[in-house]
Amino acid sequence: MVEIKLTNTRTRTREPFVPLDPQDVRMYLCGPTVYDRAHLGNARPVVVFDVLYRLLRHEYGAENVTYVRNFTDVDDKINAAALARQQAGDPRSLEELIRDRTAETIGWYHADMDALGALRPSIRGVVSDAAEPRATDYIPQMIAMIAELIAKGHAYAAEGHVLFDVRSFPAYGRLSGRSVDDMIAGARVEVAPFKRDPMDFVLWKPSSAAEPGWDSPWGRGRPGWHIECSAMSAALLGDSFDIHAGGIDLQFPHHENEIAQSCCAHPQAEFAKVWLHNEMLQVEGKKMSKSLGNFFTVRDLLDQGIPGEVIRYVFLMTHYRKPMDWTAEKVREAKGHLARWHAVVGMLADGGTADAEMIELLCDDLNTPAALARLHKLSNELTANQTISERQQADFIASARLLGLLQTDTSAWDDPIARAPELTAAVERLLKVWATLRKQKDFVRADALKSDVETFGVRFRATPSGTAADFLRPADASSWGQDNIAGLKAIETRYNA
RNA sequence: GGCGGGUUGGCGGAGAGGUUACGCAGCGGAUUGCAAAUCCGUGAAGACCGGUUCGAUUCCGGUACCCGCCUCCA
Repeated sequence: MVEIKLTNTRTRTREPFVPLDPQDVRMYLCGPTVYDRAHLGNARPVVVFDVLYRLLRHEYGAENVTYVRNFTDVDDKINAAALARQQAGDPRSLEELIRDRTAETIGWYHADMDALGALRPSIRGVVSDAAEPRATDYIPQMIAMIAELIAKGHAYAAEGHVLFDVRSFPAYGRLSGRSVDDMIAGARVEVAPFKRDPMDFVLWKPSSAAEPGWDSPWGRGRPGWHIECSAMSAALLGDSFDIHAGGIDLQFPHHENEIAQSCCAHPQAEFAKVWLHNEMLQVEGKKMSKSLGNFFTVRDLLDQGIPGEVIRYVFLMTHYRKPMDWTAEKVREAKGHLARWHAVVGMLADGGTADAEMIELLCDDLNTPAALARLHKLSNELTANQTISERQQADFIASARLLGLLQTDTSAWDDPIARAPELTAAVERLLKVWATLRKQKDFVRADALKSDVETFGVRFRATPSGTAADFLRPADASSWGQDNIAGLKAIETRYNA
């Protein structure tokens, strides 16, 4: 077995990965707050840590790896979304609206992450809802943990709130390399009068009648943001587990606070052994933000006809600990590479053996760009040979699948707009005309037809087996559709006449 | 103000103290009615200033610029 090395944020070094229990390797990834569609940035950790999950399953066996990813379904943004619906005239109760909203969002999330080829989390290889816990299903565990923190002198109740006492945990700030005093000095923290220290954070807060709430020893209320991950990871993975992952923006305060809660509640345990953080995503060199107008969701891209596999490839082009830039140029490149690989291996056969050299690259802190380069080399070797054996194809596929690529054939790439029956039919009829003209060696008219259809977004090409059409869609997909069909039909009548 | 990341050829993007990354684009060729696709071949680099070294793009120090976090955020 190849040794896996991972850069542990906690120690700031690349260290060999030694599981606590090789029979049950346990990993936790901070999942989404389910108030809206996942944006592209949400997808990066899912994809890069999906590669780690696949690698761990490959090395330790699928039934020996547990991967938990939570859904945060209690949050003020969710409340706001539900309230907005109620104010828009929805007759249902706020609680029903919240449940409805979170269930719907979880459905979207699954559909979108599935499209990116990410495996569902599992407990020892068994996929179930249990591996994707919802915060609201763990309220009793959170209350118990908070009570324990109070009993151990690490938390205190004040005015219906319960706060964590950061001064009671000397290691507070170690993960993110901050000291409590420094943070207060440069602070933009909101200081509630009942806090003992400005950096103290909320474990439990009171709910108004218009907010979701649960009964607790401190009154009706709801948990603070960080306690859910501490409670759920302990419940599902134990007080000590192997890997805790998430975006670098979660390092502080979220992960710092998780450590404080978990380590103080379970002082005999070490909580997460290895902390992994992916760097952030940018779009065309700039931070993705609504104000810059470059904000989009995974679904937006899929609807534009960018296959999930292509999105995944673009993510893997950049090492997870470096900022990743999403650009149209990368999409074009990724699509080209994948189309080529799909053509090289043809049918997607199972049963191959993944390339040892590629595995080594992945084991070196998930070096996915180098792994892709290795795949390019392998693919070049395959195409250099006149004949490619089924065995070679299967091996190549097995390698690609360790990265979550080549899992489905390119029929999944079909552009939703190009599938419109009217359009497909018109294109097919015109292709026949083109084929006939070429057969008759009437190249003048054939070329004219080709150039005509191109003005309406369809490119004809000859292939060894016949003819084919590609759909050239502009970046703004909304302008593509009826006009193109009308244009193609006009051409058709002209060439039939 | 505090903490952290980055700067590699036209572009994307890795590793390695001395030896080809890889891909895209470009260029030359094969193939093709023309294209497309495919195949073969090919030039090109490491922000700046110092230091260590026989030798640094790779290690150390400094400078500049870019980016992120410290508030909800992956």
